[in-house]
Amino acid sequence: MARKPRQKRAKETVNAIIEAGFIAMAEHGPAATTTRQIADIAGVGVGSLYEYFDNKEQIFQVMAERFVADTIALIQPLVPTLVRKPIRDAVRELLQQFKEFLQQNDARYLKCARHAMTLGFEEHLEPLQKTLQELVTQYLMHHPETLTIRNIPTMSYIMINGGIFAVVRHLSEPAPPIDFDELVEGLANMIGHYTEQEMALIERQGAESS
Amino acid sequence: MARKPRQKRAKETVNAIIEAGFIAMAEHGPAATTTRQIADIAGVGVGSLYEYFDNKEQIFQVMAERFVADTIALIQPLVPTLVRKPIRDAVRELLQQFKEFLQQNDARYLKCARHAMTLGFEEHLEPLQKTLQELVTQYLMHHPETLTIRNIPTMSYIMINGGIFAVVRHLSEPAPPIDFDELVEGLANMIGHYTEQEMALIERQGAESS
DNA sequence: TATTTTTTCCGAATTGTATCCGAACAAGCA
DNA sequence: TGCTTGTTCGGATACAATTCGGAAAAAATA
Repeated sequence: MARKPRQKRAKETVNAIIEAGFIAMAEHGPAATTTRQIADIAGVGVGSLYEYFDNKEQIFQVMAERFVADTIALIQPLVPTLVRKPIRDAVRELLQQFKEFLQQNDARYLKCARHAMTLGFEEHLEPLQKTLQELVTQYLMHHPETLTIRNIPTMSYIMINGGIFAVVRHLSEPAPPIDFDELVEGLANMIGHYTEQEMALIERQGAESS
Repeated sequence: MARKPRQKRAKETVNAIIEAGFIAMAEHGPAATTTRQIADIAGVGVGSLYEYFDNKEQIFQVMAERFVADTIALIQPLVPTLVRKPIRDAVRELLQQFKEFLQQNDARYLKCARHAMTLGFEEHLEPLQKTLQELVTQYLMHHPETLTIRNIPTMSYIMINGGIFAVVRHLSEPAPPIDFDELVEGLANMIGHYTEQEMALIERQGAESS
């Protein structure tokens, strides 16, 4: 950011630009959005973009940051509720909420997530991953019997990344081969089965050694 | 493609352009690759790009097609071997091969996969998905006891998409929280556990109803 | 309030990139 | 060889990104 907005008016301008970025991007895709489009939608002159952003790329960066921040803001308050539920219910709940979140405002965020890579999304993804890790940790602490599961970091890595992508990809597909609800159910089952299987294994081992 | 190359010389030109596309893209990322860069690397004039491609975008499209085709060419011959292995071994083998494939040629394909969305990769992904579905189907046929698993389409959707993404993301991360081998092991376990758990369930049901 | 200083906004001018096009060159063919 | 078709090229054109200098608005000062 070339300069920081000091006055309220300027902050509104910055905000309008970011909003306009989402709108333009949702409509034309990232490659085809021009600075003029963004400026027009935001109702500001083209020059104003460069008052607060070094270049077009940086507008996208900030958009990605905001998207991640909003996603985290969605998840954080759900944590206390989720950790008390059975694993399958927790997964279902989380994914349904995430779906609704992505589809707000004409699915603006969904379209953003589709082009996530373009936006250098990856660099900004870390906080979200951390939040989800935290959710997993909290969940495990509320269900002490699950703490015996092996390779928890690896498995949560897989579930988090695989889960995010499977959902985003599904919501992006024009004619998905399966329903969203089936997908959610599948993910819930996958995770549910895994934990159950692991716990059964542990129990068996415990029985052996006793 | 505006025109088809008829002479050998022209085919070489087209090929050089596509190769140059991969090199330029791996070096600068998709947003920052210019037509001049591609032309220079390919050793042709800028004008030549437009003899066989309608625009820069289409070069990327063709690159994506080639990437998918090459991936399929990697997987196809592995199928007969994979279907005879235990599920965990099959997953391990497939992923190790895929990793090596992505890291050929200075990890050119890996960098391509990172920016997959940008390239309109999704549209071209279908054949790959189909191939993997076919692999799953073949596998199931060679292990008839697994055919009783419920929701096979959903679960293979999740495993295929989640698996591809988890691997690509992992290989892209500068400092991944887990080893690649751990990731592979985790995926193998996830899939292994799931099938085992499902089969245990089925068996129990069978016992009940008899 | 009048004046000065700071912040914000703008859009024409500049710069760079994608794309087009017609001349020049090479290949196939009679 | 002369003719036709395919191929290559790089300057010309069009359009998008970015810059810049000054006008307008807001804040600070007196």
